[in-house]
Amino acid sequence: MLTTSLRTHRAGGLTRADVGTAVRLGGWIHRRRDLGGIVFLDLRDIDGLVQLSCDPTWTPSEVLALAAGLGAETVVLVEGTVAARRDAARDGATGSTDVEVQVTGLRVVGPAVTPAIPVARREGEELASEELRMQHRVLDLRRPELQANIVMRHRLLQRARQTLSGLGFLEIETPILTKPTPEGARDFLVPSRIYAGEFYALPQSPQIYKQLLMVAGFDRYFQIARCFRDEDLRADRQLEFTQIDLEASFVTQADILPVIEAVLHDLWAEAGQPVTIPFGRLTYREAMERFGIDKPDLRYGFEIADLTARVGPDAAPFVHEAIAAGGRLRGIHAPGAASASRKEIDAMADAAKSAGAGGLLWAKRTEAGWEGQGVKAFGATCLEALPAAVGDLVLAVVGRDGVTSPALHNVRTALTRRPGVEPAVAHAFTWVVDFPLFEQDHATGEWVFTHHPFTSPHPDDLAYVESDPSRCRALHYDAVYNGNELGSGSIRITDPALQATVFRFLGIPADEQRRRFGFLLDALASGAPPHGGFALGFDRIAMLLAGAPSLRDVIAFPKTANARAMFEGAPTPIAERDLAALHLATLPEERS
RNA sequence: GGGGCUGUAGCUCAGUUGGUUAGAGUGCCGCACUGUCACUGCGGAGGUCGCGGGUUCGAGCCCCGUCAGCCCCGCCA
Repeated sequence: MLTTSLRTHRAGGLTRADVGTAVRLGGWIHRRRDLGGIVFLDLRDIDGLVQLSCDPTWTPSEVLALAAGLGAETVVLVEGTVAARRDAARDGATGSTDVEVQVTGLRVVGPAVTPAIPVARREGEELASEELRMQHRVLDLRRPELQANIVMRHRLLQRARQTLSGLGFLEIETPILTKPTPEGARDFLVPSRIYAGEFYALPQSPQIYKQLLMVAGFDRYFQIARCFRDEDLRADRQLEFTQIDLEASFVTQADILPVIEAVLHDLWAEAGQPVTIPFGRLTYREAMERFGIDKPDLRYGFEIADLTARVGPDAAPFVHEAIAAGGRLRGIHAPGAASASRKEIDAMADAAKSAGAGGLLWAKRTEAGWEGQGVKAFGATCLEALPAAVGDLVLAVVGRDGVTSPALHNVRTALTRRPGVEPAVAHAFTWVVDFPLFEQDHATGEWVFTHHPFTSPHPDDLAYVESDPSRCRALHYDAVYNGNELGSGSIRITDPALQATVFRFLGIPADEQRRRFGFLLDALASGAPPHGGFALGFDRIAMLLAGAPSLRDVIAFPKTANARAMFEGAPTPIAERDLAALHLATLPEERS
């Protein structure tokens, strides 16, 4: 009677409106409750759960016997009639709380061994360890939470496509097998079978291709682009990841930002979290000055202030020395934070030191006056000049900006995480603009590009590219949300001479420029429209909107922190003859 | 490349100062139960204490190494 032809309903989608209708359902046994004479089964599919009720009144005895023996995760095909429940479900996990299916027919179409990790959990039951969940990824993906994340990811992707297509952007695919670019991150390399000793690279981003598309005349491009970087992983970083990548011609920064705002607005709306646009803006310099970082979390206050001008002669000698050496005394005034324990403050001091600070100065304003380790260091002149109330805490670091900024960022982050500290708003978007074009490598002192070498210098700073690189701003902009960088973009260099100048400044000689980027330079010389674009880190956005702690929760088959695919088992050694076919068999054994 | 945390039954965990036969909950198997929904009750099976070495009369526990997972630094234009 029951066949394996497509089911005609989804278990979790049944409602009171379906009462009385005959249905055929397919799904997984989520839980079984056996009461002897009758058997209840929760049937699960991607829409949720519905209770199957097997009762001798309507269920043939052989079907009842079969139902009584079913184990979790067995796939069954069910026929029955939708009926109102005698009592509404008390289990909130059940999707259809007020209807059940009275089973008349049942067939096992996918027997299942006892699951290695539980899919159906009892209330309050812990998840299996992540290691096991990664090993048994298919079972883990059956969890309603993960299914919801993957469904949301789909909706976000479709919404992004809809929004950009509606704005006139064309979705164009670019190659996965590309030319290695030794810049930036480490490339994944793919050996060529046909050309011994030659390699393709997987794209770190479609950056150059999308610029070529602009030169080719495609005005407005976007792509949901898979990108690959052979670097160490983090909770928010995978080897391969997805960007919403776009580029447009005859535009300025003022044209690009509203497009990204529209996309982000729609993505947040799709996730049921309406946000207002346009976003505010900070210059890079402001962000570093007020928050110590280029991706500030603007949900909170605790801004950094420059206390240098308040330092009086009674401050400690080391403070004066640090200022005389070109440093500044910068600090955070935290209202009401004098309640912080010594342990908490020590943890903040450790956070500051881990960023390179020599120490953290702190003072609490009490009824009796200023107290704390930093009172002498600040000096009374400085402290009395602060507009602090009783119960406030002042934390400060003295030194060069390169030290005080990251240190105070860490301190600020610790302050925002104190119990009882609530964000002023739920969604704090901001643009950060006017990034520096170059920065100095900490170790070598060499100038390197802050983002990528195709970013246009700010037109007002063109003269400084070679004469005073630290002063040269870029037409580069980041989208920041609650302290997370969602993506970045820039107006690109379209003058091949300027592009060559930038390459030369970065120490890439002319012949190497030709070898590596000749195809780009030639394209720019063949009639290039002014263009610029943006790339949004889609996985991270999906993670944030799903409220997930890790990218692994919004990617169907992610890699572990050690870059392994635990479920399918990759990477894996390959046979000698396969290596030989790729001209790799004679390479030395050792790999570092 | 570096630092930290974790690893005991299918799963989640406890395991005292190094000391008898390594426990609990849940899942699994069996029996009972005609409206459960974290069902309930009774019974049962289930262990390479990640792996290797060492110390010791004796190691789940101490030491060394190693593997795996997670977090962080470096790295990630």
